[in-house]
Amino acid sequence: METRHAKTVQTAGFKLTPPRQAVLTALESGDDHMTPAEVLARAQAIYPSLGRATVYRTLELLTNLGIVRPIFLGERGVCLTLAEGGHHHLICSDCGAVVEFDECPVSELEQELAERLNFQIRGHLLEFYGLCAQCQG
Amino acid sequence: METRHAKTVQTAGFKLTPPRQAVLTALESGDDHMTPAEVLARAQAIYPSLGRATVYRTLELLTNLGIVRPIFLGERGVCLTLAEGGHHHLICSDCGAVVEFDECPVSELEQELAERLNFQIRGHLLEFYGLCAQCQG
DNA sequence: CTGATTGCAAAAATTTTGCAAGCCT
DNA sequence: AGGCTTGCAAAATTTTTGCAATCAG
Repeated sequence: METRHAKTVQTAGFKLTPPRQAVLTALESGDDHMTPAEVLARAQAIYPSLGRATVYRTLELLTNLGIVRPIFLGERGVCLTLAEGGHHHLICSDCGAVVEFDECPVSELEQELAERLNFQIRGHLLEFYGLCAQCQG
Repeated sequence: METRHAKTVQTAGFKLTPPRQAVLTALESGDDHMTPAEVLARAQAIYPSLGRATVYRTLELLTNLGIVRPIFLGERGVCLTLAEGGHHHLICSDCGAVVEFDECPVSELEQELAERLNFQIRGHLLEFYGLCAQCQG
């Protein structure tokens, strides 16, 4: 029943199948940073016969459609996140802690780059790396 | 001969061995976005007997020391980049093209976050996702 | 000297592929 | 009906681990 992104899949000419819906729902209901394995687990809770390979294939499809985006999140390795909008992390190089924040000074730059380079921008990721309070000194 | 980062390794109490120097040199001389396999190849050119496992172990060490940083770069998968400073990419969701840009409006935010959350920030990554000129439509 | 570090080879984990069967439109 | 999709199992990759030998400090 996920209208937003499901629509995008269909509009692009792909079939909206139960396995794909399950993956979409899993992504939309999760915490926004799921490893492929977590997506599989979550999606299997919705559609039990779902296979690993289908998850990878669907994630690739969704990535190409710009719905989802793989990022590398400290300690957890490759994770998937919804591509739309912004994602802001502060990551500790030492312990791998991830803190999210809201401020984001990039909208002007986004617009400028979009025009200058003729890119249609859909989302962004801003990450700072360093040492958290505990890991300093 | 690599003074900067080599020093950091030693200061942190780790031995500065030829394999580690080779990996560091490989990273410093590359194009700033190398997969582990590329790092291995480049470092082996410097120190032929270097083993795969040592590269992974060294990359982990350098990551924990905040010298290097793994990121996920469209199409190429996990890549390593020097953590210091900023990295700015515009990535096409469809074809995976990566364009770099220089403008960066985050220094103020960086300072503010550093103070507010007591983080010692060393570098950042700013990526925009979207469709490049060729892939639109 | 001596413990940290390495390379090798094997083990794990992750991701991709081939294909017949099944499902969506 | 027809072709895109799927799940399974196997292959290919990628990353991690165990250990004896070696090396940096």
